[in-house]
Amino acid sequence: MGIKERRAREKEQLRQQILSAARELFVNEGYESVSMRKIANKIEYSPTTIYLYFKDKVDLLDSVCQETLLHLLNTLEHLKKDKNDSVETLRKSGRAYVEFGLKYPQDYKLTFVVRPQFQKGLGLQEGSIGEKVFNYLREMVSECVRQKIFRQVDVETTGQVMWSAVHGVTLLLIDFPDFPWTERDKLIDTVIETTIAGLKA
Amino acid sequence: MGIKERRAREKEQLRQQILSAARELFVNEGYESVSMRKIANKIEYSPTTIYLYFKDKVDLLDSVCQETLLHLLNTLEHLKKDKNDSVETLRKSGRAYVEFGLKYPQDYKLTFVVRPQFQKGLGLQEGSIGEKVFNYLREMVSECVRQKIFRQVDVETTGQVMWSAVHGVTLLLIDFPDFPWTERDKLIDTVIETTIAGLKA
DNA sequence: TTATTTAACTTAACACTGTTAAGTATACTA
DNA sequence: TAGTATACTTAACAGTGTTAAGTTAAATAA
Repeated sequence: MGIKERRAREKEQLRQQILSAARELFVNEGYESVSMRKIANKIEYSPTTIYLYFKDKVDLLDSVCQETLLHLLNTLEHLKKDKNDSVETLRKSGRAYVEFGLKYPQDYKLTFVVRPQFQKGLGLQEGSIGEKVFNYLREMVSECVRQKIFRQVDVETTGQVMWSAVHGVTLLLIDFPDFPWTERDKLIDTVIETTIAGLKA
Repeated sequence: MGIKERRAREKEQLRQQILSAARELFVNEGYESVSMRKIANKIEYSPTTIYLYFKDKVDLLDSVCQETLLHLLNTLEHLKKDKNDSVETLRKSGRAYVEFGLKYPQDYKLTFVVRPQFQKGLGLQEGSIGEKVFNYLREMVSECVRQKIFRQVDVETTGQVMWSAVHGVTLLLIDFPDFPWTERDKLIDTVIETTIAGLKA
């Protein structure tokens, strides 16, 4: 009964082909500028074939973003953590988050800016990968609170403050590349350092 | 020679009519979902008339955003400032910024998220209103630095850190309304307070 | 082996999009 | 009164997301 499995494997392969064609086009030309026909051309199938694998264009965007979130989550989880210095670990995590956004700016925007516009409200539901990304950040923060390094006791709020800071600086740097920013690394470090110092104080 | 002036006035009136029809539709239905024909229908002119007043759809978006920035700038500049307490003034400014974003979430996103996607790089050039908004923030920060309340000497970086914080929390609250946020006012206050405390430390 | 069902994919079409070139009608100028 | 400039419209182009119907090839059943 290997035939069915081969067929399933082939189906999964085409799904992946569509997905990576879509990602490449979305990233290079922008979600709105990419048509289903363009994606279809790239993979050399008719446009309607895509609808056999994805409900519609938004579903395609959604799947691309899921991959991005997984990639981000993996990047964060593979960080070398310093058990004895929870603040240093948080610092590294914040840096890694921003750097991920700047390394894949269009993927980051697709996930955290474009998608929310089309999937109102959805995106960070319970059990979702997006939620896991935040959970990671919260755990890093939580350890600092547990060790009584941070004054603030409310872990939720503290995590959300940290997220605001890194999300904010990431998006500003991506969206306004011509603004006379301070040197990048300095700005990012200052944002993270300021937030951490503020939480200690 | 009052005829020419009347005609100019009428032209300006129609321009404003187009602009406010566009804003209303953009805000309620999203930039992408609004067609030139929809706008034209609303003002009861043919679609092509719009092109006599605006170069294209992006130009229309641009003009809508200019108005938003002016509105934001006015809001900030009309704040009651406490000459003797520059930190309190900065606090109020940060709060006002976020509250503006949450009061007009779609206008804020149009200006700070959608527009940069279509006007790559442009948006904060010298002399622009966007630049003036940041200049305002910087001045508030600058006063704190001048009075040696903030440790950090670099006014540019300090201003950008503040902007990152307020921009970040504003966008997160708008884009992920279903996320289990801490109570709104508390989160906003904590973001601003943390940033200020971090800059003092 | 042959007939039938199922799966994968395509063709053609619908109602819509931003934008432009050409046309019209009105108001102003000479 | 004739000519010109201004304001606006009509018609069209090439493209959009999406669906219903049609086709072809492979798997199953007789």
